[in-house]
Amino acid sequence: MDQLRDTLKVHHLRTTTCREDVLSTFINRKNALSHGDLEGALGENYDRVTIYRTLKTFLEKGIIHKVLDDEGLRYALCSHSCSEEKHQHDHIHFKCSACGETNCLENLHIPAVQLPEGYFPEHFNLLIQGVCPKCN
Amino acid sequence: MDQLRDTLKVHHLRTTTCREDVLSTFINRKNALSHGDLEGALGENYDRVTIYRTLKTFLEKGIIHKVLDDEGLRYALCSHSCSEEKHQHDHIHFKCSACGETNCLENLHIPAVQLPEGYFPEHFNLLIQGVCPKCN
DNA sequence: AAATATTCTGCAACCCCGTTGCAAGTTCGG
DNA sequence: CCGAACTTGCAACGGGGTTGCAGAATATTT
Repeated sequence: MDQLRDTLKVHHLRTTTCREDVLSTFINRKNALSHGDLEGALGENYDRVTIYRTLKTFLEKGIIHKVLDDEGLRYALCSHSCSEEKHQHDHIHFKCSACGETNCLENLHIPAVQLPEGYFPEHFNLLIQGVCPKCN
Repeated sequence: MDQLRDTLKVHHLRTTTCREDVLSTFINRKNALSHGDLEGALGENYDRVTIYRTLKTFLEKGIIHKVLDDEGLRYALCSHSCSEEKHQHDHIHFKCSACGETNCLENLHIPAVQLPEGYFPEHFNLLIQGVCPKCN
């Protein structure tokens, strides 16, 4: 409980029940969540718009990061908390075609790539799709 | 012209002006296109729905492939034509934060990754965001 | 060249995603 | 406990994407 408040405080956000609930949902379920997932979990308590704005705020403050997907955006907690100025993510995301879950593989980072002359990379996003350990 | 028809024929699709136009738009612009891009280019000639269905058909037949993006899906031509049964892509996509274009870097393929026990990878999708040679 | 079966297109309608403006409610510092 | 600053809910909107159906176009057969 207090941990939630602390996390919010560190990022200069007011503590509201919606923010606490969204944050604890991310912590309890370990995988990446879409807005729809959160609306399913909390939709009776909060307006859709509020959940959208909470996600947007968390993104800006570096509490969560985007996870790309071929059928819609998802979000996951930033492990080492990022700051408003700098998001740093170089880990791999894995989406299971059987159970549909997307997870961060925090320990695996994206291998370096030698780009041609003139390209200046800033962000990397690697999504691997396949079957996860739970589903085979 | 005839090349367009041939491509369609190879994939067992009837030649229609919409399909020819969508295909040639992909060939002329070299970069990845969203549905919106195509609607902008061809929207006066064809209905939105027809363009959606054309994209879906091309996807299924292996003429184009999905390109991940942090703000919506895009599509790009499959270089070595894929088949209905098997899409094979291991190249890198680069999105420029200045001009907004997304391009396939056909020559660069995604480095191998050693996944933990139990993961069975099937598809890989690496998006690098940054500044492209044209924009710096 | 005409008739047929098959496939494609346009239209209307619909649902979901995500955003914005505004008024009312809540948080936090003094 | 007061006021300033921020957050929420509501209503409304635009865009993305899909489906069903009737009419049009394409390919095939004779």
